[in-house]
Amino acid sequence: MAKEKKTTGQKAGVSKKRLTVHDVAQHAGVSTGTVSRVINEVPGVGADVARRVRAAIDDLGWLPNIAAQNIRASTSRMIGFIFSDIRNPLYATMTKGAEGVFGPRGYLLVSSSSDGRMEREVDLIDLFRRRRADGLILTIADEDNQEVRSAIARSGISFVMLERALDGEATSISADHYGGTRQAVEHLKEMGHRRIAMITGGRGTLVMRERLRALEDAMAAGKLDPDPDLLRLDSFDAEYGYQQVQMLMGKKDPPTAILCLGVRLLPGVVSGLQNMGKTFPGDVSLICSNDTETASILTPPITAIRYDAQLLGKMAAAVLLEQIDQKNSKPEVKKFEIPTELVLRESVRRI
Amino acid sequence: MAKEKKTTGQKAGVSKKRLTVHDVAQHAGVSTGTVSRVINEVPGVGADVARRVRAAIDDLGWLPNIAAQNIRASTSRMIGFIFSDIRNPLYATMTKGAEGVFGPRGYLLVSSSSDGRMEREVDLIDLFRRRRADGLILTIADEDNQEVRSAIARSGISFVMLERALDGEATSISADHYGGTRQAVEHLKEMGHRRIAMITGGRGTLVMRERLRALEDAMAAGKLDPDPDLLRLDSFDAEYGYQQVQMLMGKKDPPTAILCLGVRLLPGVVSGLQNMGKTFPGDVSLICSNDTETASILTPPITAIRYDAQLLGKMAAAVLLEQIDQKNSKPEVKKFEIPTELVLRESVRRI
DNA sequence: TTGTATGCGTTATCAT
DNA sequence: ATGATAACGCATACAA
Repeated sequence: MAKEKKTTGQKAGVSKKRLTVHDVAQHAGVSTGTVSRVINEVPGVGADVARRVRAAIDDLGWLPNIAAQNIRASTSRMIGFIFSDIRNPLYATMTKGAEGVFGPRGYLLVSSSSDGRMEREVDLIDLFRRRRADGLILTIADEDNQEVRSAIARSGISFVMLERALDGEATSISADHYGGTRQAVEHLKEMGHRRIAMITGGRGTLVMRERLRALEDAMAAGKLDPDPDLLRLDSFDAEYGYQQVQMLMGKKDPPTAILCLGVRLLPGVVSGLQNMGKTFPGDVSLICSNDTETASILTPPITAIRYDAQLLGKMAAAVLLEQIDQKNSKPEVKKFEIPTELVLRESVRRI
Repeated sequence: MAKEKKTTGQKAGVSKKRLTVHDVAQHAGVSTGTVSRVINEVPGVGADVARRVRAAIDDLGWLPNIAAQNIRASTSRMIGFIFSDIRNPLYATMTKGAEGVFGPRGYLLVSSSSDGRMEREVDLIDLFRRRRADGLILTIADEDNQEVRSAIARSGISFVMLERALDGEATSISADHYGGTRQAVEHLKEMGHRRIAMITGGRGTLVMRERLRALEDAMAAGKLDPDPDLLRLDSFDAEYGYQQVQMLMGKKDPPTAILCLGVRLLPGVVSGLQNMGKTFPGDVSLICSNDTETASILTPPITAIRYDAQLLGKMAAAVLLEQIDQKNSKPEVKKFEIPTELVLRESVRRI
């Protein structure tokens, strides 16, 4: 059967046909191997031949098909970054930081939101496995979830945990939440506070564990007995902050200070306070984390635990890349921590 | 010549070797073609054979290599989304919306920040071309930049413009900024304002053109003569808002109302005002866009032009997908607009 | 119904 | 220094 090319009847010149090395080779009058050598700067190509090839490339406007390169190199030069929600400025900022180190090194960063749902995390990890991602940055919802952990394990992909930890099993990068929280509580104690509430989320994560440990240690150090009812640890949502702050302030023995730990929590807490006609620091002192523009322009501006989320992203990327480079040798488990800082503003008063 | 397989001498059982269809086929005792048919659900495969294959797949934990699939199908199932900065909640929200429609359809969304630099936009477009992206969502800095436009053209990739337009040359999706701005200005006029300033950025974009046109039309309709010195149109940065609002309020004839159009602008404008001891709406009325949680919890809360950024992302994705599906037929140019809404709060006073 | 062989766009090995 | 050719992992036209 005569094979007829189904031509689209286009004029000569620019055609819609995808171009390949072959087209370039033909145009330059060389072999495909030579074209490949030129673009990969393999030494030992004649100067004028190289010139001809480059001219042909410019002429046709060809760019090598990365998918084809990858299938040969059995790499994808792609990194997956999984977190709960890109709308959280913390993750957006980390993404930005990571992008800055991956891009120049030829890696494509793919960020994706799991909405904190572990089944979705598993799907995403599997997706990245099918796409043969070279590495993963993981900020998962629950470090102990077995489905997620086995998805990670079976993926066989190099990974680092960001703001999360897998015990001694994986390299992790995080802010010093223990130090940050501890410093905040010490500050509150110095200002005379005894009843300190904490609103936050992230059960099953390093971040919550460290924050809680810091609070407990600080209370113990001051010989204050902690009131478990002042701990509201179930969500990072604004709505949760809105509800819980009102429940806390509605108690017969309300807290005199609240740690509001989570970016999206703050608007909720503030409007909850507004809604019940409570003011800060008049009725209650407030410290939030992370520091945001919102925290700084509220009236009054809010004392905040600050850390550099962009640096976190950069470090995660750099560490992961290093790990990928040494994929053959043992996956040395390390732990990185960046410092936090207490930004004093006007939302804490001495009592 | 005897071909010797270079075996790595590993123990049986789990090896680090990447697995392929061949491994699965061998394990199931069938051919590679059959395995392929099973996973692609090609009809006409014996029920028990299919079962055997599936068992083998589960057994080995194999997932088809998407890169290899793509190189055959000459598709990547990847979409690029280019905008200025993922830290802008507007883009984060659009990304979230788009992700929601691409994911279920098997497309991978890759968002990337250009920092508003056109050379970077060109690089990103070329990058997506090398990666053989199937589609592009573009929110570029300047619609008229020739380098960017020719990068788009030579890419040959299907694309839509989001919050941007290319005259009649490309499909665009955007909010009704004319309507939104017009409504805001009419509201200010009703409240007795005559001197209305506008702080915003985005020269060379649909968004600024529409906002400016709305302001001019509204002023003309009210027989008010516009003061060009009340127009501060050079940046979306918080810092710019901080400076310009102080310059405006420092004039001998300051505006009585300011349109602050740009999410990051608002914190700058508010702290600029705070810095010079001016209050709103006492000293000046304020309307911002887009609506954010920040706008709603400031004291007093700020009247805002609101539109659904997530919907914008969803629509861009849906429209682009449709366009990709019909890539053969003509790239019909359409224009989509979603409504805006004026959220009345307490930052505008009658004068 | 299933197997075999070829091609997708590269790169690398082996000739020349 | 350059060309021919075999992989890479998969899907499909064709053969059986």
